[in-house]
Parts: sequence; structure tokens; C-alpha cells
Amino acid sequence: MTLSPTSPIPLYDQITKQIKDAILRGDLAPGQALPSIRQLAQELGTSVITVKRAYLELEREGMILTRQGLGCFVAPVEKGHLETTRRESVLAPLRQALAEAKRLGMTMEEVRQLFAELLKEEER
Amino acid sequence: MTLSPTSPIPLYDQITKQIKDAILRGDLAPGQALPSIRQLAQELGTSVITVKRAYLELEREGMILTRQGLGCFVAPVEKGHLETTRRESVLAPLRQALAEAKRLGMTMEEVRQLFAELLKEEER
Amino acid sequence: MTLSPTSPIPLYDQITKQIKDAILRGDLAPGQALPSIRQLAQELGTSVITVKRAYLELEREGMILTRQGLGCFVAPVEKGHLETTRRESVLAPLRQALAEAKRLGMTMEEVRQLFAELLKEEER
Amino acid sequence: MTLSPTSPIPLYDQITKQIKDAILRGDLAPGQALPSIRQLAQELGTSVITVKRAYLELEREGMILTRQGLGCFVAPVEKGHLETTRRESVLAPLRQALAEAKRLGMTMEEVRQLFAELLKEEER
DNA sequence: GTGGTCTAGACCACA
DNA sequence: GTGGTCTAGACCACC
Repeated sequence: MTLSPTSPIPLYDQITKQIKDAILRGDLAPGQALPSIRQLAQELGTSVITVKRAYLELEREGMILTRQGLGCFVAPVEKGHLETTRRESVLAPLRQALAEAKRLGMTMEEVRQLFAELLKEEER
Repeated sequence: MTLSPTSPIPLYDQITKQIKDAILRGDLAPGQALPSIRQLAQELGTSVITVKRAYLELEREGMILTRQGLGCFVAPVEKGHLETTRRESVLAPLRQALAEAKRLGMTMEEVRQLFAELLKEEER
Repeated sequence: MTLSPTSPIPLYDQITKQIKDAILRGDLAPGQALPSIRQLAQELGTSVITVKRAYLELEREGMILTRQGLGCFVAPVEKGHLETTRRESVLAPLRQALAEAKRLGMTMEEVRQLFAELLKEEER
Repeated sequence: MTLSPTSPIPLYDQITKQIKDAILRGDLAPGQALPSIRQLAQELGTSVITVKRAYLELEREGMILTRQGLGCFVAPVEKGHLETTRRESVLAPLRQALAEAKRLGMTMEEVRQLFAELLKEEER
């Protein structure tokens, strides 16, 4: 896990996002312990407060649980809910692209072509 | 043109974006005069400075020109450049979606399906 | 004579400067008549007010004289004064360059080299 | 650092310029923290916004980085780029002087003499 | 503590 | 009329 201190994205958001991705990817399984706040802060070269805020955010979203004195753990979620979240994470920017295309008076056919070009690039 | 004062996006960014879209869409032709800073500020119920900042940003990006004492005008841009910018505006979120998918360990085939579903929804 | 309406330099300044240069260059001799304000305004595609302001500026600097009902004329200046002004016009930016070099902690030797390089480029 | 409130040069430009010079001179090293916006504003007896605008301009030019909640820092630039910028800062007014000389029908030899005289004055 | 945004109102220069 | 600059003071988000 790495942080970009110059990015316009807040540090705590960067942490939140990376942990969330790991959970959605399945790299962090439900029930698994997260690194302690202090440990992670040291590892990332940032302050304890920043990591704390990231964990707080994740807890608010129901992704993790905090058990006093024991640490933080990945929340036990249904597989279906996880899958939905995964899909939504990708659908959101796709929707944004379509909205932008509409605002610019682009036809859906044009967007489809742009998307096809992009996929080809990826496959190279 | 309308502003959402509750949006997390700064007002001046909202203004910048909408004018940029209008130019890319062709609704504002090169050489055409933009509404005066004061007039637009009054129309949007915002401050003169907020509009000015939006115009300043557009000028920096080369989208508009400002002539002291006369007003602001859409910059004379090559059509090719305009088209490139149009494409990029849609490509950017599409790229973001692909990057997100990769981070989540999704296959390109899955992304293609999500995109197809979205387009179907749109056509309804 | 041409004007750049998008330049940050005010239109009236652009006019003032070009007439001044013509006088210093000797293209406009002392006593010679300048084009009428209206004529010049039309030629430049600008307003009468702007040209008037340029002429006013030149009169204030003693470069031209206005004779009611007759028009404007290049002022009769001593040749020595003209020569001094010519030198000063070039010395001013040279001084600025030296001042800038000092502020950046550059040695005079370095500046001399930069100047020599520039002259070589010119001779090509 | 000092400001001249009567100068035709905007205050924020004066600030921008002085900080830029300090960086090019090497007085402010890459990574070094700049004074906080509020602190500098108080020190200069000007408004917070004026300083902020100066910093914004420096950031756009890539001279400094700003990190939310931490402050502003001199950007890590390659030494070569710094040197190029240094040279250009002095070359620009030199070029202007040559252009002016040409407009006045002066020979390059005359300009060379003017430059030599200036350097002599400096050495006194 | 830091920077980011926004307001209301003033004064000046330009066309 | 237009844009360009500056002020004083407010509220928010981040670290």
C-alpha cells in the first residue's frame, strides 16, 4: 500500500479506497484482522490520526468492524452484497462517461466506438 | 445554466465545466461573446469573483480570450483540437472505469457486459 | 501599422509605441503631419476614442503637437534629444536584464556570454 | 521580502516573482517548506487572498506544491530545468532589447556598444 | 495549525 | 459599459 502526499485526494481517502479494493478483490477475507492503526501509520509514513479517520470511514460504510482492545476486522458481509458493490464501483465511472457524452451531444454509437478502441488498446 | 450550491464541486468549477461543454458541443461558436462577468454573476445569484475565477480558468486552458473593456470571447480553435478534447472528455471516465475494474480483479469481458447493460438501460 | 486586440498591452499603448518608433526611426520627420484621428481609427478598425488617447499620450510626452483644426504634427525636436531617447529605449530592457541577472545571483560574465550567444543567433 | 503598493505591478505578481527568484537562486531548496499563507500575508501587511493567489500561480507553473493541511513546499525539480529557467529569465529582456533596437533601425554593433557601456557602469 | 472556497463591496484601467 | 485588482472576514476540509 502506498500514498501520494501531493495528490489532491485526501490521504485518508487514499487509504480507505485501497483497503476497500482489497476487500472487494477478496484479498482481505471477512473476519480477517486489519493491520493496527499505529502499525499502518508507521508503514505509510503518515499520522495515526489519518489512519484512524480512514478506518472510521470504513466502519461507517460497514466494511470493517472495530472491537475494542482487539483491533479492526473485515466485516462479515454476504457475498451478494460484495458483488453488487464491485459492480457499482465500475458502473459509476461508466455512467459518468455516458452522462458526459450526452452533455456533449455525442451519440451512443460514438461512445460505443470509443469504448471498443479503449478495450483494444488494453488487450495489446 | 444552473448551479448546485450544495454540490461538493466548487461553484467556479461548475461554471467552468458548463461553459466548456457548451463550447465543445458547438453551442458557443469561436469568436462569440460570452455573457459579461457581472451579468452572469447576477443571473446565477453568485458573486462576481466566482464567475471571474471560472473565466480565468477557461482562459488558462485556452478556451476563451478576454479583452479588457470589451468582454470575453470564445477562442478561435482548430476544429481538430475541439474534436480531440471532446473525445478525451468521455475517454477519461472510461479509462477510470477500466482501471477500477483491473484493481478489483475484474475481467475485461465482465466490464464489457456491464457497459452493454448500461447502454440498454439508456435506450429505454 | 497593425494592432493585436488580444494582447495584454492596451490598444492605445500599441498605437503610441508604433508612432513613437516611427519618429525615432526617422520615418516620420519633425513637422510632418500625422494621419487624422478618424482616418487612423478606421484604418486600424478601432474606435476614435482609442486613437485620441494615443495621440494625447504622445503630446504629453512632447513627441507630437496638436494644432486645432489642422491636425497633429511631429514635434520639432533637437536631434540630440531624439538620439538620447533612441538609446534609452534599448538601454531600458538591457538594464532590466542585468537587474534580473543580479537577482538570480548570476555573474556579469555569464550575462556577457548569454548576450554573445543571442547576437550570434541574430546574425544567422 | 518587501512589496511596493504603489508599483503598477500587482501585489500577487510581486510575491510570485520574488519567490520564484529565490527558488532559481537556490535560496529555497526543493522540498523546503514555504511560509504559510497566513503568516506571509501578515508579514507583508497584505491580505491572505493576495498571497494565496501568488502561491496558486507558482503551483500552476510547477514551482511549488501544496499539500492540504500541511502547507506549501518547493517542488522537486531537475537541476537542468532550473538552469534553463534561470537563463530564460535573463534572455527574455535581452531579446526584447534586440527587438527594440531592430524596430528603431539600430545596428547590432550599436547595441553591442550600449551593452558594453552598461557593463562598465556596473563594474564601477 | 494548514489550505480551499465563497461573499460583498470597493477602486482602477480600458474601450 | 467592460475586465483587473485588492480588502476583510467567513466557513469548511484536511492533518
